[in-house]
Amino acid sequence: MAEEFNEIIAVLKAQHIRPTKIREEILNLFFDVNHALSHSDIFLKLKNKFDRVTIYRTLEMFGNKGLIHKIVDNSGVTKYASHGHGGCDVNFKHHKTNHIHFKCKQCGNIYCLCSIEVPKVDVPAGYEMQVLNLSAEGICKICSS
Amino acid sequence: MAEEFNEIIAVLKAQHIRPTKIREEILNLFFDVNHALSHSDIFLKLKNKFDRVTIYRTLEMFGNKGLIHKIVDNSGVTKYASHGHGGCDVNFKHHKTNHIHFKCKQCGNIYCLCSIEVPKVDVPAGYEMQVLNLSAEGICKICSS
DNA sequence: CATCAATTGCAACACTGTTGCAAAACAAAC
DNA sequence: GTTTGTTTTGCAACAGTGTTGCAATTGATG
Ligand SMILES: [Mn+2]
Ligand SMILES: [Mn+2]
Ligand SMILES: [Zn+2]
Ligand SMILES: [Zn+2]
Repeated sequence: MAEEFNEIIAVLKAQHIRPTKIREEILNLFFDVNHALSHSDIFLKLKNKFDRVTIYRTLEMFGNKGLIHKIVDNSGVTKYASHGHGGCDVNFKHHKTNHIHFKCKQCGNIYCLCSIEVPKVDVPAGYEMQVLNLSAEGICKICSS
Repeated sequence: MAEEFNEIIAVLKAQHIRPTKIREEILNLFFDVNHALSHSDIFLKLKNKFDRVTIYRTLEMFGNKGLIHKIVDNSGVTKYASHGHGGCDVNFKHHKTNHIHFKCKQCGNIYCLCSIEVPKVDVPAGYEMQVLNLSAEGICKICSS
């Protein structure tokens, strides 16, 4: 619980989300870490307290309200990262624009690298590119030190 | 069946894969298209002829033998693309090196763009990048014409 | 043909994600 | 504070994907 109870509630209210127990606790989990969390991460950390369906619905809602974003890593695992606080490799309050995701091969964590630019890429004639997603793999700051 | 029966068998034998019925038919499907196929694509095209588990095992084996590679798109769907023949946007016989995948928002197909370079990206200090995966989204050559 | 190894199909299972519905919690009005 | 209507939650059920174990089949080899 690194964050103040009241700050969590304030963030929820700012997005017109009713601050219920499960919502406070899930948002608190995101604010406590600087990497992405999977549904099962969250389910385990809140062991037995809430139904898994409610967690799915909460995550979907947080996504719609812009509090978190969904990340599918290249092994197919879905995770979610907070937009505020610890979700980023630097202390940006928001990193809602397109950015690179870094997956550590050692600890498995996914970090949002919002401080580096997404490069431009030209696609072959005939293709019309709208979005470019980048994901890196390697060893994270913590595991390499 | 764009390809010769004998060519399929030759490719299988070259990788020391016994040319059984299901293997010939699956490899033939890959050689017939220039985009990636999902397990269920394959299962449906070979309707009722083979067990789904055998298809999974065949795909895994083709992957290990270097005939196809696995692609997880950013919505979490797993597909497989052939290394030879039509799997690529240009007629490379092999494109086993790292390359960009393009997903068409209209038809849903995934194409391997092996003719364009994967850019270099610098990650923040402390991170050690080993692989960089790129996936583009937009409108494919066919759907935009 | 007999033998042994590889391949296949089937049953069962785990995991992820979704939907419908009824109970509970909550906010607003009386 | 009680009634009323809306949101939220939990539960049951289900679909899709992928994996494993095992027995039956197929195929290669002598
Ligand atoms: Mn991110
Ligand atoms: Mn490819
Ligand atoms: Zn790590
Ligand atoms: Zn298309």
